[in-house]
Amino acid sequence: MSRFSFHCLATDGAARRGRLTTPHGEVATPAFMPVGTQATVKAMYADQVRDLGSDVVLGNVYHLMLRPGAERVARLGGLHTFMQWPHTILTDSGGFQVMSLAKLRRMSEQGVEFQSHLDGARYMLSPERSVEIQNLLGSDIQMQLDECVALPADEPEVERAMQLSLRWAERSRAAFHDYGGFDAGRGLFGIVQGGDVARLRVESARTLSAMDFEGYSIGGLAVGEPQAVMLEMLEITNPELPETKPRYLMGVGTPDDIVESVARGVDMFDCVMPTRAGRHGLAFTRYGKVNFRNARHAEDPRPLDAESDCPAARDYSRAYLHHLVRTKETLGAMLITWNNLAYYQSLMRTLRAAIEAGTYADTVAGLKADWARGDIAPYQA
RNA sequence: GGAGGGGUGCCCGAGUGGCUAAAGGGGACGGGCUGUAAACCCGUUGGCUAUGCCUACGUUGGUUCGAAUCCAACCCCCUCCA
Repeated sequence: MSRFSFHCLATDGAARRGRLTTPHGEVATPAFMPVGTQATVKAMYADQVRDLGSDVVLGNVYHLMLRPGAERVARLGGLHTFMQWPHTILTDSGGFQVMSLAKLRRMSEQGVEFQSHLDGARYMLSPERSVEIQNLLGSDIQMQLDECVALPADEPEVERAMQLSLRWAERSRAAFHDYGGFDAGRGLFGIVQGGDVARLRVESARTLSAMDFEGYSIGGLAVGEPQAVMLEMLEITNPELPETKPRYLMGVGTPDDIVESVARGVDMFDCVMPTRAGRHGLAFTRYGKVNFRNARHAEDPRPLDAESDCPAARDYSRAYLHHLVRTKETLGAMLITWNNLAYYQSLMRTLRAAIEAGTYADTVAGLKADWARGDIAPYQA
C-alpha cells in the first residue's frame, strides 16, 4: 500500500502535469473526478467509469451517513468494496450541503445540525464526525468540514464563514490523526474559502498552508459569481498554496471552466455537470453542447460523434438518442452520461498531453475554436 | 323506442351567470443545470393591422346589461331498460 503523495511532472506556464498517489492507486493530473454522491456515479457502471479513464470518484459524507450509514459501510468492508470501485475515492465532508441544504441546517461553532431531507431526523455533523465518517468509509482523499457560502454574499458573512472554516480545518487535522487517516496513508485537504474577496482568499490560503495538509481545495467558487471572478480568485489563491501539494477546485465545472482553471494551476476537478446534464439530455462534445431534447434531432440518422471512441457517441443515431430522451427512457440517461464522461476524460487527456508538450495555450485555443464552431451542420435528408 | 349521463383549447380534464382566451395534467417548442434533496427545474403554447380587437367551450336560436355556465330544438357519444 502506498501513502498519499503528489509529484509535479511537468509545467507549462502555471499549468501543472502531475501524479498523485493514494492507497488505492495513482491519479494523473490534471484530473476530472466524476461525482458519485451516493456510492454510485448515476447511470454508470463502475467499470465503465474506470474504462473512460477516471482515476478517482467522489462520495459524500452527508448522503452516505444518512443512507446506508457510515458504520454499516465500514462493516461491509468500506466504500471501495461496497461500490465495486477499487481505485481512489475522494469524499466531500458535507460542507457543500451547508449551502445546498441551507433551509435544513443550523450552524454553530461545534458543527452543523442537519435535518435529514429524507425523514426530518436531526444529525449533528462536526468537523471531527465528518473526518471519522470519511475514515469509516475508507476514503483516500478527505475534505475538512467547511462552510460554503453562496454568492453574492456580504463580506462580513463571507469572512465569518471563512474564519469558521479555518477553525474547523485545525480540528479536522487533529481528528484525521485520531481516526487513523494519516497512519493509513490517506490525505486530508484543507479548503480555501473567502468568496469573491481577494483579501480573504489570501488569508485563508496562507493560514491553511501553514497547517500542512496533504492537499488544498478551493471551495466556494462557481456558486453564483461570473466566471471571470472565479478565475481571478484562482489567480490570487494558487500562488499562496504550496507548490508541492495538489490543488483541487471543488465543484467545477464546464469544459471551459476546466481549461481556464488548469491554466491557472489547478490539478483536480469534480462536477455533476456531465452526469446530471447527461441525465437531462444534454451532451458535451468536442464541438460544444448538443441538446437532445430539441426537435432537430428527430430524424437525424448520424451518430453524435463518429470519431469518438465511446460507443454512445459513435454507434447510436442522434434520432435514437433523441427518442430515448423524449420518452424518458433510462437508456437515454445512461448513454448521454456515458458520452459526457468520455468527453470530459478525453479532454483531460488532451490537457495533460498539452502540458507535457508545452503547447497548452495553442491546444486550448484549438479546443475553444471547436466549441465555438458549434454542433455539426443540420441533417439534410 | 324508453330512462339517465355526457360533448371545453393539439389530447385528457376543471369550470355551472361577470374576476374566463378558460384551472390542472399531458403533448409540443425552447431554456437552464457547476464539492447532486435534480432521470430535475423554468418559460411559451388560438389569431391579428396588438395598452385593443377578432375567433373559441357540439350546432342553431333564445333569456340577460353580461352566457362555456340558464332555456329550447337539433346532431353526435356512453350506460341501462325494451
